[in-house]
Amino acid sequence: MEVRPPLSEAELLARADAIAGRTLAFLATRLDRDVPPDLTRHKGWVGNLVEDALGAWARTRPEPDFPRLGIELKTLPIDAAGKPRESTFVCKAALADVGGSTWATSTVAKKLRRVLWVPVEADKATPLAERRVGTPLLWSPSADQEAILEADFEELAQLIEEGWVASVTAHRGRYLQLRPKGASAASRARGIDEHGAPIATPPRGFYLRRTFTAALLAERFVVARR
DNA sequence: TTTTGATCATCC
DNA sequence: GGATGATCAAAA
Repeated sequence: MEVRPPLSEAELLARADAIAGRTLAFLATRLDRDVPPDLTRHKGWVGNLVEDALGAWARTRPEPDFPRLGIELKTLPIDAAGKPRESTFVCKAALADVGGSTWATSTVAKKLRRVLWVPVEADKATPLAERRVGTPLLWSPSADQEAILEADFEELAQLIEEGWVASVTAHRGRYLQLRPKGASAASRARGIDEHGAPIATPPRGFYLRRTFTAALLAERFVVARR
């Protein structure tokens, strides 16, 4: 079965609500696909399953999953306490030709402008097939959140632009961090050194720390009480 | 236990 | 090779 793209935000949210509480086996059966024994060799399986269950557009393009709606879909693996188990990949970082990059025009800002977070149980003790989808959260950064994301981005982008990418570690950044994002440690991307000369360096990506995504989920309940 | 750095599948 | 989707696993 193939799910057609949702025509509106309301339709997308209705679908996300409809799969809340369902198991991954249920979604897989409906989409006529098998549940792998574990995620070791299928790390993107859950994300792809939820995308297809909600009718996300064709993948492999640097656009939001629902370009017409301007919404990015992210599954969030959560533990028994409902807290994220992992950080969240946002996008690749440009390491060359980065002159004049700004937060406002950055891919990071575009990706995070509007995100549909779909929590998915990820307790190791629960078989993949039995894990359930959680209550979705359509989110946009608050002014305070965006100010910090922007500061993180500007700091990291400036380091890249000035040629210090090779010495930037994942310790930098309050909400956003820069980490390797490649096929292996041997992967290389083009970057620039402190003299502006081309260098080959591991490709990097921007990630959201899990403390940040945990705060987003926690905030939902505060809002819901009002 | 948590976080950083490394890795896996698929598609074009 | 580089984009998408992420989680694994060694280190701290």
